[in-house]
Amino acid sequence: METRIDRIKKQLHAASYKLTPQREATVRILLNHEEDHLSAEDVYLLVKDIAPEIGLATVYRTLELLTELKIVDKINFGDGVSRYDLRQEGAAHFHHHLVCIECGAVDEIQEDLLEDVEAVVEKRWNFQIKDHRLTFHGICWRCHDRSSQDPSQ
Amino acid sequence: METRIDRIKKQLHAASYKLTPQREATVRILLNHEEDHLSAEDVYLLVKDIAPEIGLATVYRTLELLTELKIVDKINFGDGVSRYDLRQEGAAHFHHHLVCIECGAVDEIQEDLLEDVEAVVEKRWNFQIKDHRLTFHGICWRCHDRSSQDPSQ
DNA sequence: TCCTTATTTATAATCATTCTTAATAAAGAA
DNA sequence: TTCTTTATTAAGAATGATTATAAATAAGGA
Repeated sequence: METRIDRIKKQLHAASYKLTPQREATVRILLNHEEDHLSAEDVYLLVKDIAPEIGLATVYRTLELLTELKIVDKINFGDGVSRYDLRQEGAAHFHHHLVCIECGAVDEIQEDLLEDVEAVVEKRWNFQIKDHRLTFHGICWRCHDRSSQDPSQ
Repeated sequence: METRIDRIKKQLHAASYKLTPQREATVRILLNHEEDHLSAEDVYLLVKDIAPEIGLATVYRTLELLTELKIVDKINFGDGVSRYDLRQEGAAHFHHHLVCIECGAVDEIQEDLLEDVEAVVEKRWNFQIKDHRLTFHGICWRCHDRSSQDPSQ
């Protein structure tokens, strides 16, 4: 049976790149940490466990390559660090994020939600949308529950 | 008559900050370059024309202060540089952006457009939204016109 | 096998941003 | 006014993320 790794290998080959052991190790880490929004440094430290000889620059290069091929999404939450998410297979767009300004947690919204808005934008601004990035900042349900239980807040 | 600068001065005083000459010069540059999405370096170079003795660190500090007070919005389009926009007076949210992947132009959408989406998110994810950031990436009307007129594309 | 090209490692370099320290300016008290 | 305190600034050093460089290695094709 064809695995996700196999399909990524094909995508790389189609663009005449190889799935080297370092690249495969990096992809495996991303597969094991979906929804975790890892930074390059995070990925590097995790990859070192399964491929200790890898260099940080290689991780950066691999993440950049995967971003170009739209296998991963490079996101930025405003702290000077880029974060990397595997894009859902077949998804044409970035997914959305909920960033909690209390605890810093980042949750994901996989549903599109923007179809209607995009139709308006394409028509009214005559802009042909290829992708989008949408992040909400606010209070997550966990913090909300905590503060409603704790009268000191 | 009360000017925008006067109102910003009041906002600063209300938070016990002063509108120093350096800060005022920085604000004036932002007022003269609305919709331009200037980087800190851009602002610095422009401010130097009207206040040559200013330092880059002061510009950074001022932009950070104005961001905290929600007088300017700090935005990031994924090119390792933060950009700064004066927020429209009275606006509670970031405005949206259209980034052209052909020519790099950035246009603004001042309308909210997200009210319906936010209602869904607040309810379904039990997330109390305080702000949002929405950017569309695609082909702007200028590039679209260009390529339809130019058969070589 | 040789030859060519892609990739990696290790380290140096770069670039945006923040920090540090001493100097300066402003504001309030006496 | 003068003294005192605090806020702010300039200049440059430091930091931290990311990218470039150069030499070494690996892979693939002829």
